[in-house]
Amino acid sequence: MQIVRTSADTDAVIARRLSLHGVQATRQRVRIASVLLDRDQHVNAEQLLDLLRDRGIRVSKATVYNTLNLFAERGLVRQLTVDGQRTWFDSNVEPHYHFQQADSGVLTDIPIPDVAFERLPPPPPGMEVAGIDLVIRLRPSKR
Amino acid sequence: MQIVRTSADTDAVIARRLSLHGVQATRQRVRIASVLLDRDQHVNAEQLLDLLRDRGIRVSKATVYNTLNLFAERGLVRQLTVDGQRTWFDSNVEPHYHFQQADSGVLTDIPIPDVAFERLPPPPPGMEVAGIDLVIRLRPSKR
DNA sequence: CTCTATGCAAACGCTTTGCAAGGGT
DNA sequence: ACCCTTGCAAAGCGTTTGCATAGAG
Repeated sequence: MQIVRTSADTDAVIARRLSLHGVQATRQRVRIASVLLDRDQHVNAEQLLDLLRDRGIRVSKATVYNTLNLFAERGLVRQLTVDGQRTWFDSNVEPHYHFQQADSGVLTDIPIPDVAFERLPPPPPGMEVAGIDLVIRLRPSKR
Repeated sequence: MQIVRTSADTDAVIARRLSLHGVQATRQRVRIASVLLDRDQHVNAEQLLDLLRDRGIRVSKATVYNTLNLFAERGLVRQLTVDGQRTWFDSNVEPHYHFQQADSGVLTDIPIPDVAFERLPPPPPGMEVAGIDLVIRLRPSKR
C-alpha cells in the first residue's frame, strides 16, 4: 500500500523532523530532505544534486554539501566510507551492514539480524566500541 | 630473535620479492619496499614520503603514489578505505580486520582468529563474496 | 532586526597525469 | 636499443570556504 501525501503535508512533517534534530527547517533543507529521506538509499553529493535537478529543485552544490554534512552530524543520515573517492550518505540511520558490488560500488543493506558474531575482540584498555562497520564485498560469481 | 641482514642482502631479497609479484625491481621501488614492507604497518602516501626522507631516501611524490598503487594491484600491500580523506596502505596482506581510533584515525590489526561469525547473509544470486571488511571503531571510554 | 542559510566562485587537499630525462634488461 | 620508470609541474576531482545577498524567526 502506497501512502500519498500532499506536498504541503509532507513538507510540514519533514520540517518537524528537522527541528527535532536541531536543524532549522529552511526551504532548501526541507526540499533536500524530501528527496534524500524519502526512502532508504545510498547517495553521494553529486547524485543528490541530480535527483534534485530531476525534480526541478534548484540547490547549489555548496548547500548540498553543507546540508549533507549537517544532516550527518545531527543523525538524520549516516555517513559511509566505502571507497576513498567520494563520501556516501545512507538515509537509513538504523544500525545495519552493507554489501558492496566490487565493480560498480553499489551498496545494499544487510539487516542486523542477518549477521551474528560468535566472538569479537575486546577493545583495548581505555577504549570502548563506538560502532562496527561491516562491508561484504561482492563480485560476479564465475558460473 | 631478531634477524639482521646487510642492506645489500636485503635489497636482493626485496628485489626478488618484487619480481615474484611481477614488479620490475627498480632502485626506487626497492627502497620504497624496504621501508614499507619492513614490518606490519598502516601508512598513507605522505607518511611514506616522510619515512623515506627520514632515511635520506629521495623519491618523488608521483613515484610514491605510482608505486603504492602498483604494489596494491600486485598484492604486495593491501589498500584500505577507512576514511574518505586519504588512502591507507597496509603492509600486512594476510586477511585480518581492524580497530580504528575515532579521534586519530589510527588503525590496529585484529587477527582473524579473534573474530568468529555465527551467521552471515548469503550473497545475492550471481554474486560471490570477494572479501569481508570489518572495522571496529573505538572511542575513549568514559571512566 | 538579528542571526543563519544560500549561492557563487575561488581555494583546498589528495591523487593522477603529461612529458622530458634517466634507468633497466 | 628499447621499453619502462622517474621527477616535476600542472591538471583533476571531490569537497570546503569566504563573502555578499537572501531568508527565517
